[in-house]
Amino acid sequence: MKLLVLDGNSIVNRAFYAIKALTTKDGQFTNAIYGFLNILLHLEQECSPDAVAVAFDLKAPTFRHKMYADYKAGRKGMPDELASQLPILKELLDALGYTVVSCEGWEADDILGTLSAACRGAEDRCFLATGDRDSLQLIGGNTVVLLAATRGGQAQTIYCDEEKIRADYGVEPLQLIEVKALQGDTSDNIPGVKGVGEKTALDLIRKYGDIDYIYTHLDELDIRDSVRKRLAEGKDAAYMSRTLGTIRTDAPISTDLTDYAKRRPDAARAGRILASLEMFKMIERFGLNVSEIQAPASEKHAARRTVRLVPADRAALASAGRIYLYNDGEQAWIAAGDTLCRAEEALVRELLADASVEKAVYDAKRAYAMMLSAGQEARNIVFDLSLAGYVLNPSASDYSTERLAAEYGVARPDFAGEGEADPAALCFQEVCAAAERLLAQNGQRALLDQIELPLARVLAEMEHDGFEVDAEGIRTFGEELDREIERLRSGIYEKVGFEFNLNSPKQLGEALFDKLGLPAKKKTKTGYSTNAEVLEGLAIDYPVVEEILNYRTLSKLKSTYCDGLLKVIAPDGRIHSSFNQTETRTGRISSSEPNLQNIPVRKPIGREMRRFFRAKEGCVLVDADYSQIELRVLAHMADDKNMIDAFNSGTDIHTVTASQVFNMPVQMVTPLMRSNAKAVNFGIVYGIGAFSLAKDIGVTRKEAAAYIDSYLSHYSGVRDYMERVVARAKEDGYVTTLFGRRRYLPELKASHAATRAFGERVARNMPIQGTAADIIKIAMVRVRDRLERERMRARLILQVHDELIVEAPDAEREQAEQIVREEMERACTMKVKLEADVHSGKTWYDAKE
DNA sequence: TGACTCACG
DNA sequence: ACGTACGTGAGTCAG
Repeated sequence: MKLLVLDGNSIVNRAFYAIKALTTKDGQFTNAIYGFLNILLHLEQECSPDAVAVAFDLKAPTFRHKMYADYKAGRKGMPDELASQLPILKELLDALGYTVVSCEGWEADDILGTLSAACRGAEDRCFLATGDRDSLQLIGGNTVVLLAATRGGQAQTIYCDEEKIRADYGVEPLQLIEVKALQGDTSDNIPGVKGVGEKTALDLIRKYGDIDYIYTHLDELDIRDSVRKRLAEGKDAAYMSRTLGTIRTDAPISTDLTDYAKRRPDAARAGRILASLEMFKMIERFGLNVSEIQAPASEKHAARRTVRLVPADRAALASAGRIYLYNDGEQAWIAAGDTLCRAEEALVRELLADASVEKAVYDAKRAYAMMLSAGQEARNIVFDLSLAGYVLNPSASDYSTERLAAEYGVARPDFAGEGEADPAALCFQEVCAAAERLLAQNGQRALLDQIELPLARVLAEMEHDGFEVDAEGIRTFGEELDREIERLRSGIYEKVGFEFNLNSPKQLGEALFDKLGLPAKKKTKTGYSTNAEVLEGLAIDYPVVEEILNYRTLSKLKSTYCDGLLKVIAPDGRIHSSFNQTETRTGRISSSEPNLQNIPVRKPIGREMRRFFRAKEGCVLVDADYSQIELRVLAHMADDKNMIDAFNSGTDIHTVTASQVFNMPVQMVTPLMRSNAKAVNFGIVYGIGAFSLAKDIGVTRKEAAAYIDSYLSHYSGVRDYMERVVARAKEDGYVTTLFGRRRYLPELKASHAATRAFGERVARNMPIQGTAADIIKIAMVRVRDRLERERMRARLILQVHDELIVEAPDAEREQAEQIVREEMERACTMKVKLEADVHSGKTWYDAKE
């Protein structure tokens, strides 16, 4: 029989400390459980055992465990975040069919020892999995140890048998007890012999075998007298240490290996626990049958449904009222009532084009895109499960139907028919129904129906239309950059005195701080920090650093923007970025492949890039950006009279803020004061701390604190609001935007103060950033619809968070400018007006200001 | 793959 | 004593 025995406490500790942060959206820590399960799966794969026992200490922290060193020293107990996971883990392991073993008064180690000794049959093999090197003494006979180790952040198991011990230590496994008797182990409270360390202890045992021999022949041993003296003085300690360090093999537990044979999992129970831990992938990885799991949860929905597989019938589907269209990328499935059918693309297109048929789909943007590329138009899409999942919780990383089904506790219906149905397709309809119930419960229907779903079409069109670029111009610019980069590079090498890889922060750090001896300021985990902030601090005293900064700027431009963009220009001469609608936790959209939301603008040389983004022949670009949308949203949400008045006065908000913070009339505000006030305004939106503000504007922390204080006493509505929003978040577990978008904040329940502080900053920031995101999404839909209504050829082609870009025929320029401005400003009526600055030009460069 | 750096709002 | 502003995506190095 092959037996795998895990030292539960040791492994769970490793997992807990190896995985930084993982919680459910309610704040229950799950990192240790998750890590444990990963290790368990990994171990099972490695040794395919017939029986598995997981040993736990009954009353946690006893003296032998290294990880509990803190506890023992009386500093602190096992962190609550870990303790709270143990009962859940044990329950889960039991449900998964593993035997959990504990024994009053005995340690997990002793259980390992006892079970190891129980493997004495010729066919028996015993694998001990632990992170603790103590267990190495148990190796031998049928037993090997799989030592959990962390190498460079990666979990690893090291296979340890007798040969490995001989090779590593030069002694037999059992002799490790003798070594420890001499050496001791501070973290385990094993004293050992004072003055004898690992090296001496190993040497002695290699030569003399055990402490009995050493002490019976102490006077004859060929050792230094100092060592002899220490040994003599430590004799009692050595014998006591040997006792303490010997793992026992006689714990009163069953030694009948068949008692540990793997049992069939209780899929319902295990699945429920895993789902409550939001570990949906684990359900699959443990081979649990999803429909079995959810059967009990779905009892309230009466009898289970049976779905029949039927041939696709256009007429029947068209009269079904609403159809559920699930497309996994290769195969399309259509569910209606209790039927499911496979569908060809032609039928899918026909149904999507049919305005009389209501469609619930998985990914509306993809449906719209598919139709656009076929020269058709999708109509009457009324629901999108991926968007629903995102609206319900934007912090998830996966919105697959399978995962949502598990999260919402949806049962998979029975299936009748030949062959197999895609499980996701089979339960798609029920998952949509569950999501709709949750949306209604949360008051989020409008957010989905009126913002996200209409936006999906707009994004599909933006992706389809793309943005024309001047490839030749980019190439030429890239070549110029290259020449300058080479010039800088050789200049830098010459001044530094040797060559190295300038692109490697590691090599650059070593060159500057080790070899040249520049004063290092900041360190990162892996070495010196060489970021722009650090380098700027050095540039004044060391001119070569200025050149390195220039080199950085130019090589970023060349590789990310010139080379990067040239790679993604489509045959139509345009760049078709992806706009991701379920990516950010605040409700913003993101852009990728390429990211068109971070094209340079702040530095003049980078801004040149924007000359290559141009309107097509006969068109112009209309660029409109919201003025201070986030601060306006804040003024509204906080209902801060002063800030509302400041906006309505028409004076520049940062100048007004400066006059408030520094207590003087606006006429006396200097540019520096304005710029500092601007930084405070930003800081407020981000959740502010005096330290960061001080760093940002180069004043002392105390001064920064005074600015913030002055700010909040003048904008007292903002102060009250910020306090309210955090208190409310702690109560509800989430924050919301004006339009009901939510973000759950499990961080607020963390015991780690820094994590909690982060949660509080997010609580202050997300409603602002998220509301601004909601507003521009509304504006996008309105702009797009108005352009269509007015039968214009102008098209929305890009969004950059608070900025919209429309490509319009020259003749439509003025009308387009007016439409974009009006629709952006009317997107939301608040206590302060929304204002958009609108410009146009042939290129993006010219259209901005 | 993770860390670092840097581009944007 | 620590760690230090919100939200993204991409290129590069190094293990």
